[in-house]
Amino acid sequence: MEFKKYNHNTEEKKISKFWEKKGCFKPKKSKSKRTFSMVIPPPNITGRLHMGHALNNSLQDVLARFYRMRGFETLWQPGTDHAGIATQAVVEKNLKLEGLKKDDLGREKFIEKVWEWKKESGSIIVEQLKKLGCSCDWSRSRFTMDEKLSKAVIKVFVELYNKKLIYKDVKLINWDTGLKTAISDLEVIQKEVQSKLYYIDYYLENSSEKISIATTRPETMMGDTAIAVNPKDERYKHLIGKKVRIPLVERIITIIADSYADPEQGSGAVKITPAHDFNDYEVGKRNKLNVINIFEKDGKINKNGIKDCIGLDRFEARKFVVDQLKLKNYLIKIETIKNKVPYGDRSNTIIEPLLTEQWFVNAKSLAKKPIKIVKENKTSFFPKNWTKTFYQWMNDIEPWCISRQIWWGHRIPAWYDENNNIFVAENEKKAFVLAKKKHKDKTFNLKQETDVLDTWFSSALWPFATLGWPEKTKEIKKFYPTSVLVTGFDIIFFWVARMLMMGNFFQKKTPFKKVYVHALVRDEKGQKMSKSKGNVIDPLELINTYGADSLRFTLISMASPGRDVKLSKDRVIGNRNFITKIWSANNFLNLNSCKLNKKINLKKIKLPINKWIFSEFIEVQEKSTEHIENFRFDEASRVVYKFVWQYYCDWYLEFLKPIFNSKNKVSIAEARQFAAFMMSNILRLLHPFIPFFSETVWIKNKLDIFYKTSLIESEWPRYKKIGKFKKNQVDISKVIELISNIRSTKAELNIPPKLYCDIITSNKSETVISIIKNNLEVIKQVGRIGRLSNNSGDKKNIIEILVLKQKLSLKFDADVDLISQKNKLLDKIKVIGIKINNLNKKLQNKAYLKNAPREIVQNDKVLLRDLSIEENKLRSIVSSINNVKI
RNA sequence: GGGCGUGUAGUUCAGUGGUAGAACGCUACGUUGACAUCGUAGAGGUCAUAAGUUCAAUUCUUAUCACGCCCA
Repeated sequence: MEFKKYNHNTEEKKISKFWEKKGCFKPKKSKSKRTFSMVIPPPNITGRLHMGHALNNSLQDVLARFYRMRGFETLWQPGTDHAGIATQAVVEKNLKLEGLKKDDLGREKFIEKVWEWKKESGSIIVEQLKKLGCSCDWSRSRFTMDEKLSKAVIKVFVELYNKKLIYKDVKLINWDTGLKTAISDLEVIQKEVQSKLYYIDYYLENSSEKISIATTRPETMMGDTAIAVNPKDERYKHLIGKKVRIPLVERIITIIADSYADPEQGSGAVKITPAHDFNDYEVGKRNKLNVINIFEKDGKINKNGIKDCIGLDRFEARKFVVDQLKLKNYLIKIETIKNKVPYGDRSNTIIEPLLTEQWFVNAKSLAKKPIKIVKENKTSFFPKNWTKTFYQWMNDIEPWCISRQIWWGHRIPAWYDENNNIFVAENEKKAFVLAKKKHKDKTFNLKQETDVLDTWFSSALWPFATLGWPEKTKEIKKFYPTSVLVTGFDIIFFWVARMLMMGNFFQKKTPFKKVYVHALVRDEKGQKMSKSKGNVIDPLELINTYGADSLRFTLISMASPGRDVKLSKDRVIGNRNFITKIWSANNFLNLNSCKLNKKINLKKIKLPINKWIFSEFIEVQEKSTEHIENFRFDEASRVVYKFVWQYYCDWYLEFLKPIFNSKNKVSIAEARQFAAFMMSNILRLLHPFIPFFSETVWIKNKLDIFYKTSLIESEWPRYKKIGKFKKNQVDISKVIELISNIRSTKAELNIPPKLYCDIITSNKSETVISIIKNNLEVIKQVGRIGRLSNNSGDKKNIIEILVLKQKLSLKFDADVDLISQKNKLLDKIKVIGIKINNLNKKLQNKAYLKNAPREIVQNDKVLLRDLSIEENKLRSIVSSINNVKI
């Protein structure tokens, strides 16, 4: 009979609709009152599903479905992030196509445009997550720019400001000259590039004596305010305190002593430009140097530069300066070196350290509580070595620059009067009240701050803002702190650390009990996927070709802690094959009328194979439960995979065939029920990994009717071991060993596997005989055995084998290749001989006998005895072959 | 320079102080009434190197080498 193939495309769509329509993703009250909650790492609205998302969300979905099935009231809170800089860039680019700039529209109109764009394209990623099968409560989806979340942001800002944890300051920050905004130091990427190191002579004032310095950025000499040498550097000791003239610039500066100057580097003397280098800035502070900024905000030289450079771009200015230095003999040599240059993560332009006034959060102060929380294990990292990385960053944390000079984002709730007095309040009215208090009867005008907040500022509130804070909602009460946060390590600092700061400060409780940190998805060669390398594998393409379940299972089974996921298409194909295998096994059940239509009474189960498969299942159920609880998704999927393929399909279904072919109606009935029952349990265990497929088969088998529930809402298996079944479990495993042995023997004798053979028993092999007799039909059919007799008749074509430590004779109707058999046996004897030798040595070692645990020694003794017996029997088989005339 | 990690079968990876595992790939055979997106049987490893701890090390410690990531 031909069966329809499993069509993932149509089924996945159907099941998706079914779940959402039924409201399966919404938290369902549980009797046990246990809850499980997670917040999704909100993807950018500009984002499109990539492998990182696919991995991250597949893992979360495993947890959500697992705990839901175990009866926890489960909330997986979804939403998206407004991604200030990225989104603004996209909309600006679109405007450019219409020949417009954002300034042509003005702030309000532009923001309207962004909202329009968001409405059209901002939920693409959400649709993609649904395609992956994510069981988030989509009805609760939040967006960082939502009115409610914005309220939370404003409240947090005002409160932190009033507690002096937010302040304004003039500092050197990372400035993106392309985007014309401050960016976070975390968004600056240090790239190694080929650069030129220029050696330049600075002459002492009124002297022909000179000092050489080396720099990669000669143009910044316009902002030099000192030259530093190391106080211990004998070469320059006499020059400390002397004045030098900056070439071209002609300003007089002093040679200072500062340990920052490294005698080993370059000439040992360095120029100090406090306004344009983070290290120089510190030197400047220590030595009370002037700070001269030479750049405009677009990276062009300002009026502090030399006349001919004013208005030139920083790189044009460099060229000009170098040319002039050459011309006037100040430039003595140029070296090519490798050094690190800061680039903007988004804009890919070189970042300029620039002195500007910005808003800062006192991160140092907010970091104290999270450090304590992690030390006390109230929030714990898995794998736990991330804890160290976390401490390192938290202990060295710098003030967090939160203002951005863009339009799209949460506008800072600060108002200025004409004298630049600052009034921070939740809205203009309240700011006005504050200002009124200060100004009394005098008239004044207020203008709101034009800067917006760093996107991560609002993301930091995600675990409680999405649950309704600052309102006192029942969700906060029930689901905060969340159970676990699942995230990639690349945003531990961006996001995890900041959520811990804000959560602990505003809720007085840590936002999540556990943080599961997963790795990066790389290509099959271990390279990071990137568009420029062209090695990006599109998850959506894989979903369309092989199904979401295949992709999910692959990612999940490869998510070993502390290791990157190297993804290749072959893996996905392999797991698609696994799904097909189950499909075809289920077809076998249908073909044989295996339907579950009455409750299974485990105590009344008779068939040994049923007792066996059930006992094996219990072990898998326990292991996979434990593994998921411990975030060992790889192990969990592995044990289920193995059980389904190698136990259920390879053996159990084969064992069913003789029963179905028999006339024993009672056995057939039990086998049909039980096979279907085990399949239903397999589907449960598989559901968190391959939800679409498992639910499809669940419905196909009418289990939704039988159990009166969909699979997603059904119960996670938690059967108890049945002691009486143990004997059958052991027996069947022996049957398997026997059949495997017969098959191997056939292969070794070069006999076609489909040929039947007889088993000739002798009194010496009691155990084997009793197992054979108890499972005769199964062994006959699956092992291809003709007759069982104790009469060998003629001695032709009889071969002895060693199985279950006993000798057994097989009689064939075909010529057997005894030579090949003998060689195989001799190989085996050789291997056993080595083992015996090693064991003997070990057991003669007195220190071993004295120190090793008794069980281990006992084990070895038993092993040695068994191996010796085995060796003897194998030798006797060999000698009996030798006696046969060939 | 500091920190973290990795090195086990051809490949990708599990794992363990006491007989080395899986998947994929490979080889041979096979279309037997679920499945060729498959079955059966098999080959394949000095567990990076060296020293130490131990009765016993692939596993623990240290060093070295190689590779990767993060921070400066």
